[in-house]
Amino acid sequence: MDNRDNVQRPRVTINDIAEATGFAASTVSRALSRPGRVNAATRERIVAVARELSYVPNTHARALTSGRTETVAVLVSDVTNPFYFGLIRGTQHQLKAAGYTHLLIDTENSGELESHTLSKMRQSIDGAIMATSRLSRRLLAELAAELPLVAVNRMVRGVESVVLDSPSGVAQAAEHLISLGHREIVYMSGPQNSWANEARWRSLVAAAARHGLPVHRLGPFPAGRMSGSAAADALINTRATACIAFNDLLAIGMLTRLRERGVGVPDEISVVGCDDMFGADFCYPTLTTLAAPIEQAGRVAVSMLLARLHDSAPATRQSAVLPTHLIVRESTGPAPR
Amino acid sequence: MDNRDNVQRPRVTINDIAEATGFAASTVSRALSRPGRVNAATRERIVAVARELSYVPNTHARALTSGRTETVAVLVSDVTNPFYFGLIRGTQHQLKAAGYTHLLIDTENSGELESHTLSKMRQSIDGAIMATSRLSRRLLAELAAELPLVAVNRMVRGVESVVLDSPSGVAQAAEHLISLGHREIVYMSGPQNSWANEARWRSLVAAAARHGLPVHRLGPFPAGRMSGSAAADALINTRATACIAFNDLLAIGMLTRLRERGVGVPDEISVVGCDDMFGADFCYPTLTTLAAPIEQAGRVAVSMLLARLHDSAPATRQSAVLPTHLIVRESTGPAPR
DNA sequence: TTGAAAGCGCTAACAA
DNA sequence: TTGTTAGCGCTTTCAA
Repeated sequence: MDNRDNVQRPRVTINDIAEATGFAASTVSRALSRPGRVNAATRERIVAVARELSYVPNTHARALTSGRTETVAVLVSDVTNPFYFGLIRGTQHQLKAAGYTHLLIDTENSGELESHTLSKMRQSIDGAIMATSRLSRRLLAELAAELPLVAVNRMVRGVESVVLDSPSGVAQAAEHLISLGHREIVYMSGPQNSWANEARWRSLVAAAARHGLPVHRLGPFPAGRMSGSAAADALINTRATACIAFNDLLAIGMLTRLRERGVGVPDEISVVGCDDMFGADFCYPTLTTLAAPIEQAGRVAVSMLLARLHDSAPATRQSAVLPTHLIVRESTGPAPR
Repeated sequence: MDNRDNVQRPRVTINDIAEATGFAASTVSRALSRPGRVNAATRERIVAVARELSYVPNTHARALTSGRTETVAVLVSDVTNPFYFGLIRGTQHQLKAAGYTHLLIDTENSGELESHTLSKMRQSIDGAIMATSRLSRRLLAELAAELPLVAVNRMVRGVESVVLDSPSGVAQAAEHLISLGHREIVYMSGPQNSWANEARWRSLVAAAARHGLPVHRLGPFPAGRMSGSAAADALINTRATACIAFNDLLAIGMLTRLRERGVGVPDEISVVGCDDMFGADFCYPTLTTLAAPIEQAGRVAVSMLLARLHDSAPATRQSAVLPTHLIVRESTGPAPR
């Protein structure tokens, strides 16, 4: 007995179509999933009947025999972090266009959950796109050896990846601040295990060095708006007139705190964020930030992954680097004299 | 030949465990998925060996025979709408706690996509939670008859649902504005086919009527920050000193435009939003808004759905109503004289 | 180009 | 309590 009150209509299978058309089930299967290997007329007939009976292929049966699921997992550390908006949209569109199912997974900032989920899901997905992985280099490479994987915002040897050209972006931000007369620039550091954080810091050091300026870093601060208070307080305690924050979330948190403490932005301190996430254009003051084509990154990652899944050629292990650019808004201004 | 270079380790199946323990495959199956119906010692042995071989059950094979997938779909009209953050978190946690997989689906504001996706997914999910459905009453009820379904933020007869008590919340907002001396309050309407929009409008009318005040509505405006400009311009054109916007997205868009046009908030116009979404506390000025326990709504929805899936009793077709409350921030103030 | 038949990994009768 | 057996719906050899 079915314990739900839902109408469980008898599902249409290829056998029903086989019966209705007089062809064998195997022919129906071929006609539906491998149209090239069947007589055109036969295929048309079968497809027509399939539609008529509103046949829906059983993905489980298909996956069981073929191993393919037409599903790609997209792992992000926190679905509700606006930074991922663009990535989610990009992967979503590109996957849908290719007829794939988008399985969005929230790894809750845990590297362990990443690999655990992925191995549990192994048979349910054809591949995965991993954003901002918290995994160690070694573990990530191991994972990539077990299933088709593309990393976003993380570069590891042996793993295909799409990264944003933070170095050039951070350099732009530094030039911008320097051109405004700032001489003491501080980097508000994000989580220590963040690859992007290290990349940003290093390029800031390099950019400042080119101008003969020293830079310091404060933190690390957990990536989140909450950390903004501590970050702002720490910053006020220095002689710096400008800072570049690991990301917009942190920067916005700082703006709130600076306002609370009566420190004028940009009159006393200039703040630059990273990511141009949702909210950067309506916080107060609006945030100068480093924008990256994250939606495009999602699309590129999907393309790379699908190429990998479809091509007979071995993966090329390449990585794509996408350009970033600075968006100047109200939170930066001339250095106070 | 495998065309990927990934190591396809031979997957461990229950047959391997059967062989290793000497039990029949069916016993292994029972021990693993129905522990009560097997000798304790047997179970222990089997579980131990399963772990040793790092066995992972094949979800497709399981779904194929049993029809159960331990997966629940959560449909939202737009994953990147901050309003859903709490809902996503709530459902995520509750589902994970119950050992279910969370399949997050973006329906891109299309009712058609909702039902289409759901019927395609029918065999891949045990049930669904549908937020803010765009479907007609009839279609939603039909869908609910076909699979276990809980609607959030939408009330339809014959469909279990979790809704937020907007009426009481909007009344609070109205009282707040009236107590500040506002006499001309306008409702900035959201999409016409939105159930919540109608509910909010009706309760505002009722609340105002209790004070003998008339209210007008402007719009409808598409729910999005972009619509804020048109909404703000329309509002300025009236004699209203206060407005309640369909949601925070719209309200924040309005704030931006009002600032552009040099209209003081709250000095000249007070603005109230709905939802207390991400950003409402850092926009400028910070937004007075109606907060709803949306995360709790997600948890409750999952509980209702799981009860439905597990219990032998027929669904009770009940609906839960969660309280809302007003959060007063900077965007509301005394009416100008 | 098409059909027959085997079997993917698991669950669920039924029997013992 | 456990084993035997028969599929779930599909894909994929292998033959015709």
